[in-house]
Amino acid sequence: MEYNAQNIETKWQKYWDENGSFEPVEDFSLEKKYILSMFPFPSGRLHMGHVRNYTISDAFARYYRQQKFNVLHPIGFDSFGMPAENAAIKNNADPKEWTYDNIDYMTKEFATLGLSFSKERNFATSDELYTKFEQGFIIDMYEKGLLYREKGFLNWCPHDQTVLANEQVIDGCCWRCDTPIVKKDMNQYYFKITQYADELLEDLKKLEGGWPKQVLTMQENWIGKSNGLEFDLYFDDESKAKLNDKFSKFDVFTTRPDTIYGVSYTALAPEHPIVAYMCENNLLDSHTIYQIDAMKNASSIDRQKEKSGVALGVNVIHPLTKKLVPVWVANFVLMDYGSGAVMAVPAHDDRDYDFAKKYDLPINAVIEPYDTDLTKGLEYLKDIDGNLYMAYTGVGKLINSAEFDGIDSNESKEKIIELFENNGIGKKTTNYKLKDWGVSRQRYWGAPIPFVHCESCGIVMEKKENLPVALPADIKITGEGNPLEKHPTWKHCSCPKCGQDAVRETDTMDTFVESSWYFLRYCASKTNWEKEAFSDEQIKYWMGVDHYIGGIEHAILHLLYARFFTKVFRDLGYLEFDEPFDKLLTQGMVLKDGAKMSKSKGNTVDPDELIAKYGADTARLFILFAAPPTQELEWNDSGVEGSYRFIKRFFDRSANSASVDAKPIIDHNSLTKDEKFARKKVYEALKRAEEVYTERYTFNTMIAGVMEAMNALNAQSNADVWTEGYWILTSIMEPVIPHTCWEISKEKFGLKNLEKQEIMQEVFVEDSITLGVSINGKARTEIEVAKDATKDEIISLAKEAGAKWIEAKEIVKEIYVPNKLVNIVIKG
RNA sequence: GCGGAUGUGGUGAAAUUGGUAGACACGCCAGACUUAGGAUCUGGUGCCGUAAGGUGUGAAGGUUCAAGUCCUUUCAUCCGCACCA
Repeated sequence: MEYNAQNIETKWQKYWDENGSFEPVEDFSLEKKYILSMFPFPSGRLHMGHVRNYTISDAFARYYRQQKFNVLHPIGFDSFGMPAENAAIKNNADPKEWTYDNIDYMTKEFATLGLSFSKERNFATSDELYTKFEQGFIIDMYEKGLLYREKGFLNWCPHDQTVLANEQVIDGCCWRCDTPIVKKDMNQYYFKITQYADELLEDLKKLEGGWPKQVLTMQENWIGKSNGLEFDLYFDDESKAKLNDKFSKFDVFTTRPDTIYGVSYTALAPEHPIVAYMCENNLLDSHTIYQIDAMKNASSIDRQKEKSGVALGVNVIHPLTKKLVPVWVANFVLMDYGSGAVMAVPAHDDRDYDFAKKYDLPINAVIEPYDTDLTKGLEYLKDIDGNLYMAYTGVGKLINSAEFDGIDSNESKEKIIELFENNGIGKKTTNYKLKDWGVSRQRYWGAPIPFVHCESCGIVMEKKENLPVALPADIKITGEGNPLEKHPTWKHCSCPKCGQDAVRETDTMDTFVESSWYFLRYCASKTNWEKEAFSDEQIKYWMGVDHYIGGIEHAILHLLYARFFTKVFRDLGYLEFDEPFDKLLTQGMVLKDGAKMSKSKGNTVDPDELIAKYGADTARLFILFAAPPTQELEWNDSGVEGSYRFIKRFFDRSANSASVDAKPIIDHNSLTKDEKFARKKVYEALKRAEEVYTERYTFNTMIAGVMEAMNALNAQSNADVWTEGYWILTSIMEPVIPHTCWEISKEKFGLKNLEKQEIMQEVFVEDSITLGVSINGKARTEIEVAKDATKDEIISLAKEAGAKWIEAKEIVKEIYVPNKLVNIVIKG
């Protein structure tokens, strides 16, 4: 019987399909595992990154099925989004057709890979049923005050013609098309994710151990919590008059209250309302206004190049010293963090320092470093003229700080905050970098926001019984403007509240909304699929996800949003837990010739071609064998060949196994050395497999273990040992190369071995042990000793074996590590 | 700049608590079978050396009977964030 990948694979794929082999059952008394891989965008074809992702989750799913768990291993498509629309523009096609054609094609690709997905629970997020439930949740969130509409300076991508969330702006450019973003003033809906900032941060602790450290750190940094002091700075009378008494103060936030006595100027963001007022009312000369405009209009990249600013000619009063402090506009002050205004302490902050140097502003030192080498305080930071040449940002002892002189700078923070609070001039505050999540997109191919604008009632929610608010089919996608806005009839409706003529919201939602709850939808079954998004019982049983597998690129966006939605759903009473994903496995990239596979580099490998040439099992084996899943995977064509050869050998040598319907019983003591060794290797492989699935996820070592066992089996000829070996090895390998293993298992064992295997401890018991012998820690030789040999016997044997190196030298120490080695320490 | 990770043969990588470094593969070399082989099988393969032996996990120190593994310093590469006050 020759190995023929195509025949075997199509045969079993058909069998699995016809038997519904991978459908979970709705019996909540069973032990469950929820294995999830991040669902794909239906871009057209699978790439190797997908194949890696789904091969990993499939291995988990198949393993746990063998262990008799009720396994949910679903797949679907994240099918809304701009690429569909862009493709439609390019090919003059319909985004819906394009999307669903791709889904059909990719679904076939999944099947040819032998992936054990549930079919019944498959869906695409662009399905109207999904939109219907999602819009229901959106209405609930609006009612809870978690969704609001506000005008703001937004990130606008001129290429995609839409706004983007902060998380979707990478280095000042659009995350999809790399076009530099510009700021645009427009209305937009926001999710109040900031309300959950602290919980999102705190609950990261619950994920420690289950999630990669790197992802936790990235989320922590993104949330960006910082504690400090917030206080008002008041204008002096002269400045107030200059401002037509429109403003008397502005507030600032600082994490360094310990440096408060070193404030020598303050700076406002160019977008700050006071600056805007001064520009609009000609309180500044035209050149100054021109400079401010230039700062505002600079791209975020240009703005970071060099610090620049301009004095406003007004002053505020220092809250403690009562001295006058000049107010500047500075391009490095960001309007959307804190209050868009800062106190500047050039002596102890790098940015403030650079700015002060450039504009020759005073630099007042108020912290003296503790460094013992520095007898002269800040002297080492000074040049010949006695001027500081860099800021000192470390800790130290306060100087020039009135009653706080001599106090440790860290300790003084609390004391100074207290002083502000006691005098009612400031308060302790926490700031976050995280901002509310803007979800409006001015595009067609997304879920409509189910709101109606009524002249008399304002924003009104669509009635739930009228959901979904579906997209119109008769649409022209031109790439210019919002197609929903331009549609002749779609937006016109009557107000759900008063019945008057009204207009629908034409913005659609960010597609990250759909992926924020899709894992909950999979919990629903046929019984209630149409009726509701999911039931309490179903969620309670299946969630949380036991293993979530996907790319690190979602470390912030998707994973943060999904965590947010989970907490919101909890507060809406839909579920009772805080975190959706118990264990997260982030797979590494697939590389070729040292670079990420990409069409532009021309270094891609097409999964379809690979499967056509070698079969899915070869692709799966290579992917799991070449590197541990979290590491980058370097593609290697001859490595693929090697995997193919192994499968062929594995298949051919199954001829050595008898056809049985139970594992043979073997009298271990009657076996030869080689036979015993082969059995040991087989059970070692089994042991390792258990560890791999539960702790280590290093499938490469599991497969290496099976290869070792194969090599050992091949070195002996006992038919029972072969049969037992295959009984176990096909079970271990089934999650990796399922088609081949089902074929062998069917032929030899009537599929009875594809289940949990018991480890026979007897094979690990040996009558003699091999020990290493080291002299002075250097491995020299080895000895074979009886398993019950005493320490003295062993050491004298070791000395005998190592006599050549010991010779006449003095033995200083003898170390015996049971089952490992003997180390003889000699002198001279 | 801040944060995280990774450095082991020609290559991908093993080494679970400090205990015989390089498992398992790829590649390469030799042999067998073959009309033929880019098939299959057998053996070899870190480096230097004919050998005995020496040497070896980015570099330099340290702890230890013993270090890829622990500690200190340092270099390189990759990733994430980046004027966040």
